[in-house]
Formats: sequence, C-alpha cells, structure tokens
Amino acid sequence: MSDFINETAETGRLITIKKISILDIVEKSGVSLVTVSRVLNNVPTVREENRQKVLQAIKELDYRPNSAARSLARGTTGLIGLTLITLNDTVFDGIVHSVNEHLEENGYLLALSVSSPKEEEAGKQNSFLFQEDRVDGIIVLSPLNEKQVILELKRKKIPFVIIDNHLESSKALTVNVDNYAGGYKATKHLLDLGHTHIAHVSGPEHFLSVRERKRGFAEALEQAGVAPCIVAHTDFGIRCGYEIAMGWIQQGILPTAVFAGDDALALGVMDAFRAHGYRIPDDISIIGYDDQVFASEIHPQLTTVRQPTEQMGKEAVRLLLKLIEGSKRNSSVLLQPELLIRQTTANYKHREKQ
Amino acid sequence: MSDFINETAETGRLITIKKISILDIVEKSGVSLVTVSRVLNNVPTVREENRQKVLQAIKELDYRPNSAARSLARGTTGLIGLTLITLNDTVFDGIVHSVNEHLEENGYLLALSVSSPKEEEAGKQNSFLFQEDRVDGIIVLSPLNEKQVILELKRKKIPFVIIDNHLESSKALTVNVDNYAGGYKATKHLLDLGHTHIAHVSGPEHFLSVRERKRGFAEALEQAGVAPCIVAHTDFGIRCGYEIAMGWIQQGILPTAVFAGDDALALGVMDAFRAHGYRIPDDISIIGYDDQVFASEIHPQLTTVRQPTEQMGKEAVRLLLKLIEGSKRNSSVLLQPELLIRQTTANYKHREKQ
DNA sequence: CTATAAAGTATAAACGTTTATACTTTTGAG
DNA sequence: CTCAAAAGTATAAACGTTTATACTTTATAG
Repeated sequence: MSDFINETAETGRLITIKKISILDIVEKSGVSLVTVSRVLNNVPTVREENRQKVLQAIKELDYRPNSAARSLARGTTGLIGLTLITLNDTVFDGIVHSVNEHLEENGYLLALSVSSPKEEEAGKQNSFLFQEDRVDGIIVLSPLNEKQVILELKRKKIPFVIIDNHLESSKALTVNVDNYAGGYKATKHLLDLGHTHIAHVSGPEHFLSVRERKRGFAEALEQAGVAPCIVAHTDFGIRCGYEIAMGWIQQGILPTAVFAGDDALALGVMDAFRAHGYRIPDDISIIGYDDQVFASEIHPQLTTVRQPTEQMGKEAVRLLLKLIEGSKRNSSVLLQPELLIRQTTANYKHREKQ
Repeated sequence: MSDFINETAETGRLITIKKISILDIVEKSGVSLVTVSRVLNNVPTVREENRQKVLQAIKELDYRPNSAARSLARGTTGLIGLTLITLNDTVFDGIVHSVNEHLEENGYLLALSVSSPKEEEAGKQNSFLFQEDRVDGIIVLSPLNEKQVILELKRKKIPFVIIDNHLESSKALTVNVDNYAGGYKATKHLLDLGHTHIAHVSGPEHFLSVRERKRGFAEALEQAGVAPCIVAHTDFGIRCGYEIAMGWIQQGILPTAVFAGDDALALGVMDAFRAHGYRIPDDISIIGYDDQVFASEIHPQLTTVRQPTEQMGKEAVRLLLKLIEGSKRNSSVLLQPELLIRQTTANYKHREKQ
C-alpha cells in the first residue's frame, strides 16, 4: 500500500491518497485474503454471501487489481502484441478491430506497434515490442521482412501468428485468405459477362498475394480458352492505376474489362478510362480487390473482392492463444474471399469506335 | 528462475528450458546483482569494464528483463492506452503512428483499444482498458461520449489527454487543431480566386470540429461581404456528398465553389457535379478537408486542408507524460492546419449555360 | 604512504498478487 | 447428534525486479 500525491481540482493543494490494494478489500469485507483472491479469479469455492461482500467492497473502494503484481505471480502478461505498417486500410482496420475484440473476450489487452514501411524494410521493425518480455504472444500483420521476423521471434521463443504472409512456404503458423480463389472468382465473373479482352493490373510481384491473385486470373482465363489482354505490375495506389491505364490507351491496348489487384488501382484505372470518354460499366468493366470503404460509395459502386477481416482476426487470436496454452499440432488457416458484384461490371457490349 | 516446457522442432519431444533471470546474468558476468541492475537502468556509476561484462552476458543468454517484475518494483506499467473508434482514416493513421513513435522514444509501449462507434455511443467504450490498472495513462482520440469518458477517467484518477475533443469547454487537457482557422483559410482561398457563390457541406453539427469549420467559413465570407450560397449538414462520406450536391443541382442551386467538411464529402460532390457535365476546376472549384491519401492521387488532385498529425501525436504524448510525472499547470494545445492548394480549385470564370 | 573519493559489494525490504499447504469452521445428510 | 464434505482461514513462499543502507575495495591526489 503505497501513497501517491494528487491535486484537488479546486484548490491545487497537494493531498495524499492511499492506493488501495487487496488488503484494503480484506479489511473492508471482513473475509480472508485468499477468499478475496478467489473472488477476483472466479474460483467457484466461495460462498455467495462472501462473494457479495467482496464485490461490494471492491465497488465501494473502486479497487482495481495491480496488473504488474498479477502478471508477476501468474507468469503471464495478458498482453498480445500486434505489429503492422499502416492502419489506413479497410482490411487492416477490420482485422485490428476483430483482433482487439476477440482478445478482450479472452482477457487480453492489445499492444500495438506500428512501424513505417521504411523502418520495416530496414529490419528495424518492432524492435521495441521484442525487447522486454512484455507480451505473451505476437500477431504479425503482413510483414515485409518476414524471414527476419520469424527468425527473431523463434529465437526469442515468443509465440506468434502471421496474418497475410508473403513467403511461399513459411513454416510459421499463418492465417491467410485464398488469393488464388479471389483472382479466379473475379476473372470468372468477367468471363461470365462475356468479356474476352481482360487486363490485369496489380502491385509488386514480390508480394505472394499479388502472385496468387494473378495465378487465379491466369487459371480462369486458361480454363475458358481466353488469352490475357495484358498483365501489368506497378505499385499499389490510385496514381499507379491511372498511369498504367493511360499507357495502355496510348498504346492502343483496349481491354473491355480490367481486374485490378486492389481497389485503389481500380479507381485509377477508372479515372484514366473516363478521362478518355469511356463510360463504366457500359464501355469497360472494372473489378477491384479489398472492398475499401470508398468502393461502395463511389459512382458507380465498385465491384470488388472482399476479405473476411472479422474471421481473419478471430482465427489469428484463436491460433495464438492455443499456441500460448502450449497446444501442439495447430495448423494454419486459409479463408475464402467473397466476390461483391456491384455496378462497375456489366455484360460485354461491342463498343463503337470513338 | 522458473522452468517452462518447450518442444524441439524436430522431434516434438518435451524438453525443459530454464527461463533466465537477472541472477543468471549475475552468475555469468561475475558482478553483483546491484551492478547488473544498474547497467540495465543506465545508472552511471558502473565501471566500463563491468558494464561490458554485463552486456556480454545479457547478449549471450539473450536475457530480457521481466517486465512484470519491473513494473511492480517501479510502480509503473510503461503502457499508455490509446482509445479510438476507427483506424481507417489518414488523420487517425498519422496520429497513431506519431503517438507510437514518441511513446517508444520515451520507453513506453502503446496499448490500443478500438471500439465500434455503436459501442462507444452506448458508453461501453474501452471498458477493458479502464478495468485493471494496466496503463499509466490514456490518450483518447476523438471521443464520441466525451463527458462520460472524462468523468470515468477522473474518477479512476488515470492521467489522460484528449485529442480532437468535441465539447466546447471540456476541462480536460486536450490537443486540438484550429478548425476555425481551417475553415477560414479554405474559404478565403476560394474568395481570393474570385468566387462569390460558395457552398458549404459538412458533417453532423454535434461535432465541435464541424461547427468550428463552419464558423471559419461564415467569418471569411462576412469579412468579404459575400453571402453564403448554401450550407448543408449531412453525414460524412462520399455518398452523402453526392446526394447533397445532387439535391442542389436539381433545385437549381449552383455554387461556383464548394468547401466540403472532409475529403470524402468533397469526392461525392465532385462525382455529382461531374455527372452533370461540370468540369473541375474549370466549372466549379472544390476544396476538401483532412488530406486523405486519395486526395493527392485522384484526378484532378484535391485541394484540401491538412491537419498536422505528427505534431498532434507528439504533443499528446508530451502532455500526457508531463501529467504522469506529476507536473501541474499544463495547458491544452491548439495547432494550426495547413491549406494544400492542388488542382480542384481555380479562378472563377463565368460559365456558359449548358 | 595516507587520505579520500569513486565504484563496488552484500543484504534486505518492498512492490501486490497468486497459490500451495495445513488447519478450522460451517453445512447438511443420515 | 455425528460425521463427512464443503468452504473457510491463516501462513508463507514465490514471482523478478528496484532501491536503500551500510560496508568494502580500488584508484588517485597529495
């Protein structure tokens, strides 16, 4: 029971306030320390009458157990770290929400470590989270320098799960969405609409997700006996989509449908074609990926592929907690994406030359 | 020194691994426990030779101090909580990055608590973060139920700072951006371009930021002796901007410039006017707010008002840490936004009737 | 060589819980 | 009323640091 100094709001005078501990609850409730501890930890062998006394005392004194003492005694921090690069992304937002929610359900608190892409590529990522033994486990979201992260975490024996990994065959536990299926579904949708000149623009090829989506694209086309119109890799982002599409138009490469590797690219492509008088979806169909917030709000609303972010977070938490419990033989998870058909895709119609 | 069970990767056999503590470092380095502790805490009175021995032992044994024990002994958790509603926002993203960075610089770890707007409005917000004494302080980002949060935090005597508060006169320490100035600057820019039919569309009026931006808008107009063309309140988001602008056009309300309360609204407004054949910025100037990522990527690039997110996070951390240190007489911070002139605003030109 | 300061050491208390052990009281069935 | 089970109690160890105190060694100036 230590004291700390506080200041009354009105006078600014310093007064001393006793920090309350479990002993104060013992005193107030009149039961033993062990009983109080049992109530705190929901141990069943406590008479209801005593439980009430304890709860009452806790309420009256506004007692909150000291987490450090608990952690020390229990050998557990109750903290799970989540490392990521950016937050400004519907998918990440959904995952973080989900992870947060499911962790809280299980009595864990979420520690966040955001690093900039630059730091992460330099391998400096999340050094802080790794330094003390502050967390019971770590969820790594879409790590750029995956190998290094895995090595580090294994060496430190910190339980971890990776969401959206980029390595073909990482031996770590992972939660992924079937990007091949996403690419396949998107492309199949365009084929079903009668398109035969289908282009694909996507992000950098070193992303596994990019390669997988492209594989789905290629596979769907091959099964339909259709040759790809063109495939382009660039950076993610509206601007890149715009530039790529502008390039196509200037070269006379004129797809009737485009499967973009993410919604921002799709938006850029739309911008470019519209700038040349194309109407969407009448003259060209566009399909994105990720279902960013703007996708359903722009005009026309963007057809896209949604990743099940709620499930991703839930599964990652489930896997990690099992790992922490010491469960062996857990296996990685592969979830399915969902095609959202909106207004930027339509049946192929022959377009009159401009 | 306790033991824990681990599994060899190859055999799956259970082996016992000793968890290393400071005592192992004492043994390995041959110096006293106090000296080791001093090295760990950067106390200067340690001979360089001994410091090296200790550091060497720490490295060889891959020792990381137990954070729970540290926290207990120091009476500090080293954790700062950040509560917010959504992450999917350039401004929030910037603030979280900044908060994270500046906390780490000061040896703190960031605990995140995301709640859904629904939860937050129901007052259930962040209950978890408040329950144990898990954090040394809390940064509250744009609280919907601000009064309740403040009351709760004061009652629990948890040091806190609010970023982007919505109450006119909260007695809490806050970090804000001068929304009045933002509205004023944006409107002044349009006036300087020769516009006299300027509309304003913004979010719900119960947001202080919305009212302040509007006040800046009104003040700038009044100083110029210009009457507002129209002022509308709706929800934030592309769709709402689109609908409002559509309504204007149908009613024959035709501003030559629009100041939108955020970038998404601006995008919706642009969509609507473009759908009616308006060219931007030739026929109508549009200005947004926040400088979301897409603002500089769309075509034409959106003129907007940027909030200094890096500074906001930095100031919030600074204030909070001072508060934790026990410093009195800290004062709230008001930062200035910046007008970013890009391609959606241009000199007023008389437009020929369609 | 001595006196003094700097740097080291050992020892122990403190931080606030959890949890094991051993013992005591209460409750309820027979 | 007796006895066993359930529920309680007291006591103490453990968790791994930090930090205060008092003492010892080492380096350095005179």
